Amino acid sequence: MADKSAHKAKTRARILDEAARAIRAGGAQDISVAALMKRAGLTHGGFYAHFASRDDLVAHAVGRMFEDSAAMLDRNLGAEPDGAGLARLIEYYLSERAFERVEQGCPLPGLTGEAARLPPPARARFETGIENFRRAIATALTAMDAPDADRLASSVLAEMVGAMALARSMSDRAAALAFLDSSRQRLLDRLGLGS
Amino acid sequence: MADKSAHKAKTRARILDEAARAIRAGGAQDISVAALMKRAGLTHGGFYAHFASRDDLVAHAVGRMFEDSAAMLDRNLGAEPDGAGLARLIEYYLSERAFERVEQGCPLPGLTGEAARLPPPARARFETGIENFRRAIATALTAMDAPDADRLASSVLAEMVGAMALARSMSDRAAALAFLDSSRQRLLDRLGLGS
DNA sequence: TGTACATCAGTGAACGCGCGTTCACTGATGTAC
DNA sequence: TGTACATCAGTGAACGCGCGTTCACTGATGTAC
Repeated sequence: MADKSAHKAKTRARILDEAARAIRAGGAQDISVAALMKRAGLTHGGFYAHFASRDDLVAHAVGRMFEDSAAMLDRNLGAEPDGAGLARLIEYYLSERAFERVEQGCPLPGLTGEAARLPPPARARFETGIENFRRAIATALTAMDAPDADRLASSVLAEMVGAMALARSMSDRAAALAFLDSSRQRLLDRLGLGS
Repeated sequence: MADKSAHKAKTRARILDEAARAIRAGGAQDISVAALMKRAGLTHGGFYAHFASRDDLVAHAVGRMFEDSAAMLDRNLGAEPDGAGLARLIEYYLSERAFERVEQGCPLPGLTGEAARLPPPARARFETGIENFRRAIATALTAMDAPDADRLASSVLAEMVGAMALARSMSDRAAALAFLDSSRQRLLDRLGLGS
């Protein structure tokens, strides 16, 4: 029994992994139950032993993506104190590596456009994700004694997400990377974190 | 004959209008030929007298949206010289009015996420649209004698688009407007255009 | 001016397809005695 | 320890539905004589 339910939990996690991957790559509207189950090595009928519906899966997958994001924030902001952590976050977020890792990175650049049309439970998780991200930046800014940290955090988040979203929509790779670089430079500069 | 082809052009424009509206509201993937034709007061079969395929329509609709955007840029940047025009653009772009007009506004905040998956002709128009927008800002910045105008323009565009994209994904209207306000303020401030 | 004909924008039924979901089932695994 | 039974994760056929696209057609309009 213990083995059986552990096995089931693993299968569920595998489906969720594939879903998060597929949603980051192609949006929540584009995933199909059958394609997902096939990628997880199963047939589509078994899906409903794990999730109540497609919408239920989307909600859990969005939640999972933001757990990954929270870990990414911790890894960067927590590694060094105050400004150094924030600089590290900005540099990572707008890096070539992050640009390439569409399937594993932050869901904000790819999903803002369809956020308003997400099934309600998924949308709620999305909003929590945005707020956590904004708050993490605000905390770092407060620790740096930046004035008006809360509003500044919004502005910084907007530029980070906007830069990645626009860069990812360009087919000319060099132009995309230059675009990221401009924002990286300007952000570090305006926060007094320039090298 | 002249009357007939004028009538056809009008019908085509009506379909294109509805398509642009629907794509801005719900993304390019979400539009359906049948729903669109119904909204244009026609039956779905007639669609192929006007467009070669759904993809062809999407490409033309995206092109149309960026024509609207170009007009919006002209209206704001052209109205006043240099910095005043740019301030006007930023204030308009991040205004409550622009926030509400999802179906008529700039396609960038809503479409960046699916840009990479757009049918190639549509994507090409999308990229031209980004580049025109960026260049318009760069020109204004150059006229203001801002250093490194090209890179700064990228950064400004990223923050504008990111702020609107994130604001539109929030269900709490007050939070969304506050978010826009933060970026509006910070942008004017960092460009030396603060009131 | 009046009539016969050609054009063609728009109609609506039909197509094949992939979707989300349901359901009767199978067969491996874990439990009871 | 060995056997009979219960559980339940996963299977695969089937469903109703909306999609993009095709096509034979209709009927209003513009042209030729």
